[in-house]
Amino acid sequence: MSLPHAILTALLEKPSSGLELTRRFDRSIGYFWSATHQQIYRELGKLEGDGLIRALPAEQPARGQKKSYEVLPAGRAELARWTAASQDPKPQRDALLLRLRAAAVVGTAGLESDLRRHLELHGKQLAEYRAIEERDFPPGEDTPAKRLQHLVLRAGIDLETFWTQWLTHALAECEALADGTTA
Amino acid sequence: MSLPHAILTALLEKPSSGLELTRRFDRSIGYFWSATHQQIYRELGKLEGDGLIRALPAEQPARGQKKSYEVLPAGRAELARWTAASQDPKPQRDALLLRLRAAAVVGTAGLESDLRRHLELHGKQLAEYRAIEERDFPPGEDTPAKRLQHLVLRAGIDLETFWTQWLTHALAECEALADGTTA
DNA sequence: GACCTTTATGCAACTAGTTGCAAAACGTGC
DNA sequence: GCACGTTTTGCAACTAGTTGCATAAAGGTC
Repeated sequence: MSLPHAILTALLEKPSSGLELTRRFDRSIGYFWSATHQQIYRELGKLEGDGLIRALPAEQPARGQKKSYEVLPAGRAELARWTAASQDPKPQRDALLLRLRAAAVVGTAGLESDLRRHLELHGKQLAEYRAIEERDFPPGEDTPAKRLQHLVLRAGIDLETFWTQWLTHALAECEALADGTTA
Repeated sequence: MSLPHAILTALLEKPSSGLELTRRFDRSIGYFWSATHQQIYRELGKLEGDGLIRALPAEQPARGQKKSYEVLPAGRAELARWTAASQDPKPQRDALLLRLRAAAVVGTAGLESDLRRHLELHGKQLAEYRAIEERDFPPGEDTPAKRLQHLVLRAGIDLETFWTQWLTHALAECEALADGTTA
């Protein structure tokens, strides 16, 4: 139940239309809370109905017409409440680990190429994060907001680093097993 | 769409009833693919309907009566197919990172105590994983299946290690910011 | 043998997220 | 002025996961 709060955060950073939000979700916020445009439009409607955001007056509120939103004081209050509230971590779900566990029973045949693909994807993501870090977080400058944003980015970088290392290790293991089988 | 495959894996490791599966999901497999008993019962019904598993003959198939399942050849084949198939990683969703990003806009007030709680939870999980590693993976013994299972466990250990370190870092940052505010 | 708790199974309603498609306005070339 | 693609918004149907509750048998207890 965090999509509305992801949207509130994004709108506080900068008032936007549905499509602009979608684009921004594809970059920054979506890295750890992805959402499709349909989810976003639906949620914008709800948030407006609840009086947490409002559409900026833009003359013709017609379909296919750009409509920008800004956060109302009630929305900011709700976001602050949610941020401070205690929340249990969501139960984990990772299909790749599950597949490896299944492979322990039915064999690793065919798994390797997908491990390699995932390794490449995580490597790309890592490179992207590092580029963002260099661009947006030069040493020296640090407001409180910057420090927190950097902290979030570091989590992304460290997680991707973990995955690339782990996948490299997993690939080596699979190859060793496959060699043993065919030898 | 991986729950059926998680169940097939668990049943291949050992034929079980719905409740036994639920218990095992709370321990091993559930660490990276959690499921409630309702999900499991529903899925067992579907898998049986699809001819991938079958109920072991147990006389009275009444309600409130233990009913165990085993995997049929078609089920094993489906699991092997799924394991080898290429799959895109699921988009990430992490509420804690989102909250930190929100805190960059609305302030960190109240966040600290929950960070501390999460740190404690991850520490506990890490200790549990390490205990499993000591118990189930003594050095020396290694069949192919064991090596793969160990690899999965290592992922869990390294991830929890990452989170405890990152949370420690995040807490320090929050405290520094709070001190700066009140000073 | 009436009552309570535990074990085991399951239905139904709800919430969140995904997929596929459509429709209104706008721009551009002709 | 209209045919055609693009941008922007949105509905509807579907899939997956969660929550709350119901039911049946088994076993203890007084």
